[in-house]
Amino acid sequence: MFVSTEATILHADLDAFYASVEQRDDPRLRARPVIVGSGVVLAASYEARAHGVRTAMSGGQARRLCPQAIVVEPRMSAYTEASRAVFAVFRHTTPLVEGLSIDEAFLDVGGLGKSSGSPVEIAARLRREVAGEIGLPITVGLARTKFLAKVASGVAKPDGLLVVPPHRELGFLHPLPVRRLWGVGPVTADKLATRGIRTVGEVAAVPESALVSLLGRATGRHLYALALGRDPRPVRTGVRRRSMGAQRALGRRDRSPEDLDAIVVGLVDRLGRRLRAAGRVSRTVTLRLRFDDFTRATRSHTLAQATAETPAILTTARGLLAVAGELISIRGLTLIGVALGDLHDDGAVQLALPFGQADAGALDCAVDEVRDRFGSSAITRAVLLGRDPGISVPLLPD
DNA sequence: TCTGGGGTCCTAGGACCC
DNA sequence: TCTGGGGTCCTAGGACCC
Repeated sequence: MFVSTEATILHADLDAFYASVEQRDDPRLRARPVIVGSGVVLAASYEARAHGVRTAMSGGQARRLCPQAIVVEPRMSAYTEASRAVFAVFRHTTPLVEGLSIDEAFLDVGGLGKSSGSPVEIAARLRREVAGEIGLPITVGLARTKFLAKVASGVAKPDGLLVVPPHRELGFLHPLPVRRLWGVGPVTADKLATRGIRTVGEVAAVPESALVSLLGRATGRHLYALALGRDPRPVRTGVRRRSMGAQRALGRRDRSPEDLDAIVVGLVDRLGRRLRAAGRVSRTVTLRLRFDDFTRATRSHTLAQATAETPAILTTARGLLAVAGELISIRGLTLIGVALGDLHDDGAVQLALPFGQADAGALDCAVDEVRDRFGSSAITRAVLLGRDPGISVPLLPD
């Protein structure tokens, strides 16, 4: 395989995405600390982050840290629409776009030809276009590998552009704290710290075998390779999801078995619709539970034959709920979820879906259909058109 | 009053098979 | 018949990401 020796991979990452959309749409919020989500912080503007507010923090804690923050409820449809527009700019830049989430993607701009300009020029233009046409700040990292591009954008945030030239990779990487490595969370960072390893350079200086014995085979090898700047993974388009889940937090209130059953019925009903709309079938049903001490448990069952039929999935999920009954009775249950795994195509996939009466469920389905077939970058067109009653949504790409 | 909701990947052990 | 190696599948848990 051809291995690029040039920096042609962009990691483009919108800054404080939900909060930035709110600031864009309401001038009163600009330059002020904004928190999206009142129960749990879904996003915090950089002004709020300056006070220590972080994503996934409880709303109470966030308000204590930053009492002057303006708290707004999330507007998912606005974020979906903004994401759609940004991804359109991405795809206009290069066809090689790999979406990672609603607000970030890898772009490979190698081989675009001279008229597009150098990768640095392309990256700068991309930032200008997103800022000018969509009104959102976006940070771009540019490097020879996905991993380095991702690290670069993380370092360059917010509203930045950082290029890591191939001859400066290790000089850039090695002084960074290990926590900057994609895939190193609190647990792994702690384990490394017990060996006195705190920087990427210190990871690179340890024998790979030592990392493997400390962190496990895959993580050890992965981390060692990354610390040396090795990452051969190409930018891939059309990555398909491997599982599909729905869950619901229960709060602290006690629930009767009938309550739990009703919740599971609702979750399975939603999942079944999404699965069928995506033209896929699942073989493995997993029941997820979380308890008031934040411990988790799962119970799963694999069917002989994959299905997308709600009754079959529901029967399985109910069986798992019965199996888990003892766990539930002795601990306070705070979350229940159902996940469908081992997804496969369901032979006959429809090419178009009529959404004459678009409701929330139909939109859910449309999103999944497009994501599953054309990659996450194509998601939001169906959502947008689906919101307009009476329009059929063509799901074929342009 | 209600309060995170999605995902990916890896590991380990047991069952089972060749 | 016993032993052992090696592989796949399933289940449960865990780390991590946005």
